[in-house]
Amino acid sequence: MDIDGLFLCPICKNIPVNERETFLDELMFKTRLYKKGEWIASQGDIVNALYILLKGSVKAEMISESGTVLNIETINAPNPLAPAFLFAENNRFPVDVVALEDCELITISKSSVMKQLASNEAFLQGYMAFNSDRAHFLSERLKLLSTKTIKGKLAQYILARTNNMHFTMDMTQTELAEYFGVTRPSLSRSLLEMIDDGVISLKRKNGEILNLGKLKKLITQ
Amino acid sequence: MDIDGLFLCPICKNIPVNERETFLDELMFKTRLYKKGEWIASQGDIVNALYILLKGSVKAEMISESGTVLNIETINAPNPLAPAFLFAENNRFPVDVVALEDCELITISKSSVMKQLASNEAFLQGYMAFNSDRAHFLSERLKLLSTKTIKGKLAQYILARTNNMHFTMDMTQTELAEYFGVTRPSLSRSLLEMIDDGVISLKRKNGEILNLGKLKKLITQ
DNA sequence: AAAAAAATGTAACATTTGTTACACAAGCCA
DNA sequence: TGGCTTGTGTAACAAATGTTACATTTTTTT
Repeated sequence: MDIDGLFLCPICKNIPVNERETFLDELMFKTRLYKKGEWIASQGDIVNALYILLKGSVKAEMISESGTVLNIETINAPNPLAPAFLFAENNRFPVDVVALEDCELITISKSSVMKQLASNEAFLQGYMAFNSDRAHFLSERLKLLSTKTIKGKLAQYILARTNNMHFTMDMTQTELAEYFGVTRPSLSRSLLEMIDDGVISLKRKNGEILNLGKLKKLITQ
Repeated sequence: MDIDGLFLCPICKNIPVNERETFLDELMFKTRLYKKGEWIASQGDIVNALYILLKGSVKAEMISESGTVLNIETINAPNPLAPAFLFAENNRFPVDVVALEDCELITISKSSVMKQLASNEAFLQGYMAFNSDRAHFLSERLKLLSTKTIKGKLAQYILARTNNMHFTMDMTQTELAEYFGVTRPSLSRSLLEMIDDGVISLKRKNGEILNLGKLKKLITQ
């Protein structure tokens, strides 16, 4: 088990090298392995420790009985899982967490986390920044989902990936449809209409914005 | 200006009474008044201080040029505004903040917040818990918005307010429509269809669940 | 290179939601 | 009480998206 990987995690990476041994000595933690496909946590599970993924990748999703899956995000090692929920009034996982490949996980008890937050400034700063970025991510996701039309979502997605009127699609249409929470044929139709309307052009994964004004208008409907 | 109101704010309320004078002495802060309707912050503004609302109430919303408003939430005093974004990599307000009535606001510099987090355990605990609850709120909101049908959203809304098969509508249909990000006539139609289908009954604000199975099915479509 | 798998394009039709406009009811205020 | 404002019900029609099924292209595997 490669504990040193812990210091590659965003929360811990700014802890000075000379403090790391002391940090580890004082830490109350356990490690565990998960096989690909295994469920690490279920929606509703109580969070009573800080979970940090040392190796592998997991998928956070909300799944419905009818089979509709909303893929919230994929988390790769080394990263913490839901660190914000450790301190919440209602401290339960908001999503299901499933191992996408074989994983190594470290769990640190809440009291141990509290102690380190108070005594180690780099850890505190790292923890706060991570939670902040997480809230930011959720807020962006909210913005995307609250954009009602598929073309609006596409416009936001494209603009967030544009440099100098050029953008690259970093997901397949199938993945994108799941990310947006819409069906794949509907996404395909909307995308092609945007190309037909001369708003963008697209060759494989590489696109150009042809009419920025029209594209921006799509966001606000 | 009623600085003592600060200790009613969730972040600060657990600071022991005997520590409060010292806490205030060490704090770098400013206060300011806002008139009803005045904009306190705009989407994109840089957050370089902790904002705590001492008096009044504000509205956080995303607004589009076409006039569609998605009401994210209403914040009443005494509460902090977007405390998570103070430490974010991209430390900008994700929403517009508008005063709903005359407001009193206190701003505490980031460095001062850092110092107190490290030295005052009650403040640290309060700050973490607040951010956690906030992330939880966002997650719940995400869940609601990712539910595609209006009936599904209504089902979630109702189930979250149900005790012993009875629930109370705590918003008007007009408010609820804005909260869901749908139009008012569509919401009305969906609600009436649920009543016609014998899923729920509703007299004024008071409702009964008549068919729990059907109601739950609406969430997963 | 051939075969298999995954991704994408497409079409007809169903369903849901939005749009607009108006009537009526309920609550509030003078 | 009467008038005003706000909230709700309703309807006809438009627009967007979902559903289903299949063809075609692209990518991956063998």
